[in-house]
Amino acid sequence: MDASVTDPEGRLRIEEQLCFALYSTSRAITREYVTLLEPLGVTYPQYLALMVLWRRDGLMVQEIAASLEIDQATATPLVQRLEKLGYVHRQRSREDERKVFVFLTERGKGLFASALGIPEALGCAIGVTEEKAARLLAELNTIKAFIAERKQSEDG
Amino acid sequence: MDASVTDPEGRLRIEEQLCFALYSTSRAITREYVTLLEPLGVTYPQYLALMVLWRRDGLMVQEIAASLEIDQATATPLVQRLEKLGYVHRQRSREDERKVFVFLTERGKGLFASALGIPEALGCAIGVTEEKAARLLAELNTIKAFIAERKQSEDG
DNA sequence: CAAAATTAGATAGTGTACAATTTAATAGAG
DNA sequence: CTCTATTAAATTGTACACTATCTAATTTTG
Repeated sequence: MDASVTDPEGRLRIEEQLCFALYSTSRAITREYVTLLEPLGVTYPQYLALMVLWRRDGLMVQEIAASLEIDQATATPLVQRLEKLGYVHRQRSREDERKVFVFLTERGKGLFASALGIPEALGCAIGVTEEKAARLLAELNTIKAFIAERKQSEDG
Repeated sequence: MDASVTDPEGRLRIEEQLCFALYSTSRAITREYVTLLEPLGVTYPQYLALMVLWRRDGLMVQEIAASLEIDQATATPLVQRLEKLGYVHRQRSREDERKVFVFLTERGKGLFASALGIPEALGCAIGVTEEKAARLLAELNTIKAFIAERKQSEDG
């Protein structure tokens, strides 16, 4: 019953793995967003969807999913919750009734003003300067691009 | 019904935000793990829990949660699933019956050998050299430490 | 020692995530 | 024009993740 050790040399240390750092940091930041997004009454993924719609309204659910890099099966209920909150409304296309366009309501557009301060507030909350953020952003995008390219060459 | 634009200057661009890069990269990597973890039959968070137990067996649920930086209410069902898979068993402490110790089964210990190759395989899958990984790891840990410190000073 | 506070784990409810399946509509091939 | 393949969305099922709440056990305090 005593604590035996399968990995005495510590060949698999959770705290030394980049993936775990990414995974746990991402969640830590999402927790920081909770406070900042309270005034808007939305979650972090919902905030991301709004950000995309503020830039271009009337997107299909599929386009929102692609922008957020989430599955369409995740985007559908996410958009439905935004609709229930009164921030968007969904409108099925008349030309192609499979398509559902998502439009911001006036309330949804009105949230933009309150959201403008969030990036800076979050920068403070996580202690990252703009310069450092830009560098990290570039490195992460390199990783994502590598994964995407690799997937492409596997499929093709 | 036409696409009006609330954010014409692009003051909130999802693709320029570090947080989104972290969030989406983390998920992209978790997707890469699916293939690598298939032989073990576990998910990424379950693999993290195993990694912690291989280093030190007989941990409390709370200690596993702390190591994974997840909530205890998330750790309970995660450990229960590992138990259902036959990789761990739970044993309530006799001295303090609130505590539940989690022990690896022989099968759970046996997975270690198959797991040893995973970090390198994942390094290849995401195209990150060890040197770059170490640098990124340090930067992410700095962010986490900043958030934790800030939380401490708020509470205290 | 008894009441209050704390701690450990479990449970309920909401919201992602994603694979797999279903349904509906469109486009293409014969 | 019909059959087939493809596409878009919804649905189903499993697994996190976290807040809030609950129960039980222990520790602290008066």
